[in-house]
Amino acid sequence: MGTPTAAQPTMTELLELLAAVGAAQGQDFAAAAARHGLTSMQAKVLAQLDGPLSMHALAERLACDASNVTGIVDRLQAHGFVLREPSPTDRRVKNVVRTERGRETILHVHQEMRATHAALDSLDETEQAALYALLERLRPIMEYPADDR
Amino acid sequence: MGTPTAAQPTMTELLELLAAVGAAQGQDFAAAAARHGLTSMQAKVLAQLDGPLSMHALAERLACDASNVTGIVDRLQAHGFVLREPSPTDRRVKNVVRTERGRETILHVHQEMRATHAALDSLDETEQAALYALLERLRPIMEYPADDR
DNA sequence: TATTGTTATACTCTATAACTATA
DNA sequence: TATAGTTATAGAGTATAACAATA
Repeated sequence: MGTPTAAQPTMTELLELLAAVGAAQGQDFAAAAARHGLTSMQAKVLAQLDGPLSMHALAERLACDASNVTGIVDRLQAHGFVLREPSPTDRRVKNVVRTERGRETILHVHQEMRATHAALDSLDETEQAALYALLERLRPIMEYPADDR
Repeated sequence: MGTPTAAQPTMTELLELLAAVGAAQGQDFAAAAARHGLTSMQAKVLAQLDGPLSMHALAERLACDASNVTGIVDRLQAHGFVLREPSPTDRRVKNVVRTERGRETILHVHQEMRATHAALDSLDETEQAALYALLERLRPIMEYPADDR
């Protein structure tokens, strides 16, 4: 056999490892956000705001109730990270947009995820491409866990 | 070239995909926990309790302050999922242990992570082994994001 | 002196329900 | 009638600081 064969992992082992890596990545993100005075949730909002999003669209992206978004955006706005703009086409809608400060801050947060960058940098290009291809297969299947809710 | 070559992903694309899969897995876990009346954090505690753990050891595993663990364990204990036992060797220490109900419940939660199971099941054995090997490489590097804290 | 667990405090995130203004 | 956003409420997680019991 050409390639050294690793022991076949059990489903449980795979689940645990995926959870461990996911948790570590989440902590890395939260720590980077905290250095900029942001909670994890506030930083996630900034990360979603590549373009303007209504409060409801934001709630959908964050997978939480719309009533929560009011408070989270309130706090971001109070510190100058985002603005609320009235929609020109629907007077009920408010579009949330990043300020320049918000844009720069979330960029720094992502850049400062040192543990995650170090881990991914430890893979060579072939391994990175393989990991990407595998995760890309999982994403569409995992993206809709919500039978109930 | 023998194998079809995927486009080389950028570091940003890899980061975003890893975050998306991690978030989806976390939501799948939280939804399964909620079906059993547990919050995500409470279920994480049950998952850690393969054996007895002191309150401080539990805090370390959960990457949160020890003062939080008091309340989380209080609520688990009030619903019969865990017990506090005095340590025989150090009278300051309380060891937290799962009850039979706690053991069965966290087992069900893990079994009911349908989206995650479906995603991993969609990979054949070779792909599962490859994913496991790659994640195993990342874990030790990501596990210690806490320069600061 | 240091450590373990708890309490008090203040803040954030969370869902639910009810409200308003628009559509 | 339905939708967008907000408010009020109650519960849960979070860190900080202070404390009693024990090491």
